[in-house]
Amino acid sequence: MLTQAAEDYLKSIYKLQEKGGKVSTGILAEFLDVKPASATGMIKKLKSMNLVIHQRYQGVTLTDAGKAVALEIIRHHRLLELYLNKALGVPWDGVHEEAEKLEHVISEDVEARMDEFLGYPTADPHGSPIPDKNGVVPETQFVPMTDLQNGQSCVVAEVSDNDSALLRHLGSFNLYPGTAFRVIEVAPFDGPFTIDIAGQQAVIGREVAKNIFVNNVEPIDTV
Amino acid sequence: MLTQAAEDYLKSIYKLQEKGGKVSTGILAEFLDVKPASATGMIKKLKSMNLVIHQRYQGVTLTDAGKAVALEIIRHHRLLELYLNKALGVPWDGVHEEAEKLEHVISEDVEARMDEFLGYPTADPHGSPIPDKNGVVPETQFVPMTDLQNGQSCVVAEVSDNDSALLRHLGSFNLYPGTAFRVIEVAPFDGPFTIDIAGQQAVIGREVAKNIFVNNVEPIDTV
DNA sequence: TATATAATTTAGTTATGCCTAAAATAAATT
DNA sequence: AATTTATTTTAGGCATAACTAAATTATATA
Repeated sequence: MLTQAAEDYLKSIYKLQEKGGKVSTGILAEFLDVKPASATGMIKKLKSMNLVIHQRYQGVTLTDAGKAVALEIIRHHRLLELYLNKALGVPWDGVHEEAEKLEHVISEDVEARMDEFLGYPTADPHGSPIPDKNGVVPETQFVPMTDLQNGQSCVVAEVSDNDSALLRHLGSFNLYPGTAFRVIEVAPFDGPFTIDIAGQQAVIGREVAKNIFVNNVEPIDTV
Repeated sequence: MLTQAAEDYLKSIYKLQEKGGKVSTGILAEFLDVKPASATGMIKKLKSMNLVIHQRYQGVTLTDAGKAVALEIIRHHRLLELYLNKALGVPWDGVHEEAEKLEHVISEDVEARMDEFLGYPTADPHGSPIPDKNGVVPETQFVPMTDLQNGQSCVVAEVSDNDSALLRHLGSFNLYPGTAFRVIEVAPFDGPFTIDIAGQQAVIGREVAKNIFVNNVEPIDTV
């Protein structure tokens, strides 16, 4: 049986290697808010369990076994987020924190029952894909909102789930996954986005926009 | 914040002091399957947090604060058992084990939402009373099945929840809380009970009967 | 290529938490 | 009063997981 800390390391390595292959000790340590030496220590432990591949000074990657564990935890987390929201009405800015504790504790049986209750969903309340029980992650091709230009319309696909204040802010504009909006203006010099959401205007700063990913992007004017 | 072990000690002290006032170190250690010295150590820690009252060689009792913690954990446990059973269909012989892990982890918010979903229930799937959010335990006056005599009819009120094999056995006779039955015969010399459950006969041994508590007991013949 | 800088690892330390065996002490029993 | 039983203290073990400081290795720069 793995400790909670070990599971968190595996989950983090998975997320980091998604965007950049091998994960350096420093990046991993920063992500987990520990010192690099601490990360080295856990990497050694995970390596001894054949959950990661590691060569000194060359970064870590997950083995198939390590990846399976990581995806299992991520699946727990995202199913829990959706379940808490749909079945118990926990608001979307609160599910992350709750799931963070529960993900390490629920049984495979409860996981399967939540999955069935939810109708075998493929995305959590923030739009993140839910791996299936075999660890297969639904394909997604989302575009960063910061890539949008004047006049383009699109649909919110995914938002970062780790900052509940940000989520409340987005909720106040109805910017949930599935919500359509159109870019009215992108202010120059990396300025904010003015957008139209079902007739309501909203101004979204760069830093906020970086946490929003969209799909179904359609140009309105040819730029 | 309390550790899981500390919470388990408080829960155990509560349960033991229900039937016998002060709890001796030895009884507590045996209940938790640790050595007496370990129990002494944890008692000292709990005492330093003003959660228990303890005089050397005289046993422990909970303070009001300690009792509040114990009841909170017990409330979590029993609400979870009922929730897992009703909302997710987890069979009654599996809910205890699952709740044992979750009880230490769920938030007050989730507790309240489960409570509301379940309609503010007063008993878990095994018939154990669920303390309300203020720590008030519903009154129960259950009779041990071993007190029954020939011809008496009654209704199952509560069964021990810590042995899932036993629960499956009881389930095979439909002996759930709420199920009525009548004693056909009590074999002499502390022998087994033959009972009638909705027309079906079943033989229940002494050791099993010790784990069953009933109410609505009505004599059929005057013995 | 030499040197400076950055990243990583090693080694040793600290802290927590919970456990145990053995010895000492207190209480109960004969 | 002596003995048995129960409890507590003492001293120490083990696991986890973090940290600092120093040494090592890799990479960038002059």
